[in-house]
Order: sequence, then C-alpha cells, then structure tokens
Amino acid sequence: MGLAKTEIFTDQQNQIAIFAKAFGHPARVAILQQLFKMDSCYCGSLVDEIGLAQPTISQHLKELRNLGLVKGNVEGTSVCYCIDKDNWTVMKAVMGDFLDQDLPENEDCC
Amino acid sequence: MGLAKTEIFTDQQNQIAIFAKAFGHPARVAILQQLFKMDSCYCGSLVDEIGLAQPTISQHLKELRNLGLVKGNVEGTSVCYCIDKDNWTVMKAVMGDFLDQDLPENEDCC
DNA sequence: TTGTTTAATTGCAATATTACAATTAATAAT
DNA sequence: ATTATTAATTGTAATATTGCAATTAAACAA
Repeated sequence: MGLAKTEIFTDQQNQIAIFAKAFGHPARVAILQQLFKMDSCYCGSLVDEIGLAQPTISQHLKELRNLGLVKGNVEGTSVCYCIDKDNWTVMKAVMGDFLDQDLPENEDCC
Repeated sequence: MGLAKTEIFTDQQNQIAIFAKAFGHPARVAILQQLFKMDSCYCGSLVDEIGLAQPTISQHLKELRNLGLVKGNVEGTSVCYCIDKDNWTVMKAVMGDFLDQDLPENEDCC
C-alpha cells in the first residue's frame, strides 16, 4: 500500500521512526550540518552550499521545521534558520535510548 | 523524480541517511528492539509479536540484513535472526558523530 | 508605486516504499 | 515419497517521497 501501519506500534517506536526519517535524506543531513557549522543560515545560502533548487531546499527545511529540529526567524526578505537546541536535545535522548541498547554478552545465535 | 541526488553529497552524509532510513519505519524499529530483547528470534516469532504479514516482516528483515545490522542463521526450516554487534557499533559511531554535534554557546539567531 | 530580492507554495512527473496474497523453496517429519 | 513447516520471492496496488519549473507572497528599495 505504501502507508505504514503506525497504529500497531508504540508511540516510542513511531517517534523514533519519525525522527529517523528526518535524517533519511542526505540533503537534510547536509542542511543540519551546515546549520551546526554556521550556527545560523539563510535559505539562499543553503541553496548555494548544497546545490539543490530553492524549492527543494525550502521543502526539506519545512519538514525539519515541522519536526521542530529547526526554527526560522524572518529578517526582512530573508529567513534565518538555526537548530532548535532544546528539541535537538529531546531528539537525541529518544534516539539515544534506541541506539545505545546493549545485548547480554553471553548468548549469540548467529 | 523521487530519487535522491546522492552524488552531490559526501559519503558520510549518504551513509548517515542510509542508516537513518533503516530506522525510518516503526516495524524495523520494533524488529530491532525485539532482537535486542530476545538476543535472537525467528521470523515467525517476529510476525506474531509485531502483527504484520510474514512477507512484510521478511522484507523488512532483508533490508536490515542488507545493511548488515542483522544477521540470520538457518536452523532447519527456521531462520534465527540476531543483531550484528560489530556493525551495530559501527553504525552507532557514524550516527553518534552526527547527533552529538554541538553548537557554540554564544550566538543564536532565532 | 514600481521594481527587486528572498522564500514559500503549487503542480506535476518520476521513483521509492509499504503491504500482502499467492507462490515457491528448502528442510524436517512421517 | 508425501506431507508439514518455515521463510523467501514474486507480483501488484496504494501511498509517499523527491525534485524542480512556474508562480505567488512578503518585505525592502528606488
């Protein structure tokens, strides 16, 4: 069908998947890395830096904004984007709980 | 188009996106959590546990296997799956470098 | 007001993903 | 050999994602 059956999963599982999806495209990874590097950035700078068309970058920014990982500040005709530190911390905690799982040392079937 | 322009991104950015995509579906998150919890698991057990059809689980397992996060061991008519600890560690390092970025404390445009 | 600049939105085409029924493959059991 | 069990594969339908041209919106500048 193409649509995930989210209702059969826990909120935690769905939230991990939603955050992970945000990082599931290299353009969004690049945007976030650039925002970390520059502390803040304009949409046009990201277009120049990354090399995708302006509507494409704008669309990826929208997804990151909707997730709360990025926030934007209107400055005249420009919009200055930056990482939302608080939500980044929340995301890191959620992903960390998942990624930092550990297996018991003993058994291993494979 | 629907296909990411991977050639304009760094290997690191693409690799982060590929790993993240693996976690971008709650079924794969659930499968991995179950494998951590049980240490190992049969495909049929995952079908019962998660509640998606057998071909669907099998397909998700295949993706996780192709990425190297999971490995399978044939035991008669069953296949025992478990986490590939070594590759999980590699993945954690790659994702960690990305997630643990820090901003300078001072400036903040937004 | 009229242009200029910057970013968001719309519309569309192409590809990817998700899900499952039906089938096939492989091994074990009788 | 036949049957049962388990998982992979195939085929197909539905939805999602990606990318960009064209357009629109909003703020500033002259």
